[in-house]
Amino acid sequence: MVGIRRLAQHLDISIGTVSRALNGRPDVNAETRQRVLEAAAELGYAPNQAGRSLRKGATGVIGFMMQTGSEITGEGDTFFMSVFDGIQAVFSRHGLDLVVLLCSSREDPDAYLRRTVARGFADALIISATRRNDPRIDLLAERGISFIALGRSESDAGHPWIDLDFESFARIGIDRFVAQGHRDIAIAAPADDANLGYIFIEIAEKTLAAHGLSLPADRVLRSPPNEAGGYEMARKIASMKDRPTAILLVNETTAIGFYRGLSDAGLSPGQDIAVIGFRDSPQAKFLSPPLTCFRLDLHALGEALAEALLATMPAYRDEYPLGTVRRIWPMDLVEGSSDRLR
Amino acid sequence: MVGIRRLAQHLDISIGTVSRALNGRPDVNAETRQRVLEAAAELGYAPNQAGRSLRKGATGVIGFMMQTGSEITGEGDTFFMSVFDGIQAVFSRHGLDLVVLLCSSREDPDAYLRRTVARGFADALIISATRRNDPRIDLLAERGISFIALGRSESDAGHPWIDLDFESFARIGIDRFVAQGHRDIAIAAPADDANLGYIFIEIAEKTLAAHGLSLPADRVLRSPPNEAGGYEMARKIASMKDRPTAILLVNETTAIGFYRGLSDAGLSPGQDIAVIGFRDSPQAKFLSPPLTCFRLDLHALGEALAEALLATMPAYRDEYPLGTVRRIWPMDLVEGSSDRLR
DNA sequence: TAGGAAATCGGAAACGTTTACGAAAGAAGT
DNA sequence: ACTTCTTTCGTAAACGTTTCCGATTTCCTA
Repeated sequence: MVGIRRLAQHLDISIGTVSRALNGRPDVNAETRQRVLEAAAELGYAPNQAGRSLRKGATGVIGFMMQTGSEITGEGDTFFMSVFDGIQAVFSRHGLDLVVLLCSSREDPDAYLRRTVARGFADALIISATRRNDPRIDLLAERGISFIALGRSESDAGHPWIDLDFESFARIGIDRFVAQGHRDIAIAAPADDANLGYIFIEIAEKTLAAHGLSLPADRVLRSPPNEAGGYEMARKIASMKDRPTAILLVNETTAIGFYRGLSDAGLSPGQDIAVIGFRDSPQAKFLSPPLTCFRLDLHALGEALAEALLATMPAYRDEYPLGTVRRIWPMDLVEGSSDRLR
Repeated sequence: MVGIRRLAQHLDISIGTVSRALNGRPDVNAETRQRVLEAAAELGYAPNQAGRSLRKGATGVIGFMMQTGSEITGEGDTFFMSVFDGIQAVFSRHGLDLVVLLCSSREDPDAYLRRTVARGFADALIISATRRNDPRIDLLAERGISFIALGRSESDAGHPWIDLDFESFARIGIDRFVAQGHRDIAIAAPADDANLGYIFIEIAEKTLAAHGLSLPADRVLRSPPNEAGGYEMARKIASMKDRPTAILLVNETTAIGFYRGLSDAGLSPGQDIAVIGFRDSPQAKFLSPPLTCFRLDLHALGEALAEALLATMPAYRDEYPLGTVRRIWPMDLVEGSSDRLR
């Protein structure tokens, strides 16, 4: 491995000058800089990460924490990849790299984060799948690490977050159902400990109440946020004596299983029960009848996350002079035919 | 941030002794070690990653390289997460961490790898989505970086790799078709530059030839490895004058779109055309009629990858005294009804 | 021509850790 | 009592980089 020392002695100048030349410092002769750059390319020099970050106290790496097994599995494949792509579009302009920090399903997420933070592996973090009370938020705030959460939480450290617009989801969905005469509306939320499930139930309850409707306990279904969960829910609904006439599904991949579960029970979405789903995921696009659901710009969401995170990092504060971002990310209705009974 | 220096002066011993105590070196008094461990826990000390890896020349991090937008999108959500989980099960026993290195869809993968390797970010790498000729393999071999490839390649650096058993896939699939009297069999492979597509076509051709059948160019369909690609293929087949009577789909998510495309064209899988798909992904489980496809143990695949990688790392050579692994990963048939015409 | 400002560079310290080496002290053997 | 071995620990160098500081040279101005 060729280091800055070898590069310097190859050029017969000091390592200090080489470093300044490579880092674009002003106090170096233009011709010298040119020579350094050429020699660096020729010898295949690249600065050693450990040495650099030891000296600078920063790594140039931003971590996105996920748990293996849970998240991508639940929320659907393209969701996070689209977000990642948006994040990178912003970070790459600043020479920052995004890596995914994988917490094993066998390790406690809080312990994993503590370990990772203490090692100084990343300069800043993005956490997702926020829980109702999320110790990760307190930990990060306490240690003074820059971070942003994808998802709201009861834990409040004055930190930035962006969450999806479940209010609009519930309001638009329920309004449509009510407008078509539905009075017995069910909702389905994930059964994990993510905050998403809890707040969606609360929002749906409020929205129904505004229409003079209630949300009995047996109209709140919870399942793992995947296809199998949707299937089970459909079977459960099909076996009810008095079925709800409409249902709002907050997980994106559950819709696939839900359709199949209904079909296996001899029922059809859009015929025996009105259905509105969450996201127009690639899989959902191929459901029949077309699922009424919501579209959201995940690439832009990633960009917004990245920019809001940069705004909290001291090194970039002059470029992103915003305050602490707390933002609800909008989504648009995609009309299918699953929500109007024939 | 509390470093080893503060910890040492708090205990009034030298930093050398602290380091040895923490790293389990034998030449430190048992009582002293106990005191160090307690003080470290109390003060919340964790070794600085940069300092440690600068000195040791190793980071304790293994990178899995992916490209945003392409891979998880194409191959289906749970595929990689299951593999990751298996990898971690092995790595965590050795104190190694797995991170996903995300190469932006706007950056050249080879350039990204060169950059990442030169920085010394990870001790070893796992690459996937290998291309027919993959400069990454030559680069890694040349630099002497330990790595393993998920997927075979024409580029051969005597490196370890594990690939899926497309031979069995083609043989079993085509045997079943032929046994049912099919003579006009089509195959579908991904249209990206991954090696997978090329080798699958070759294998299918050979297998068909063994039955005295040929594989005309118009029976080789290529599409993006996602739902939309499957949909397009189905529409294309439906519009053919002389349709193939059976098709083998090598991408897992294409089956979803393929079913829908057939249906939109008034055709049915397992009725108008026999279909065998690739993997029993969670989404595929909810197709109707049930897709005949293959099951593979992805968790075990991840474990095998991790162990084969460790065997190439000098630091672990005594624990994993294997040779260079070149392995075909088996898969089992899952009988559905999509492959037998009614 | 003297003086100061500007440009350019070398020297050296510092980041936090690990580890080779040697020193001190006590135990054990002769 | 002298040597030798063992245990335990402190000292210091080293990993590769960045950056502060000062030295040297060049350039401009009065």
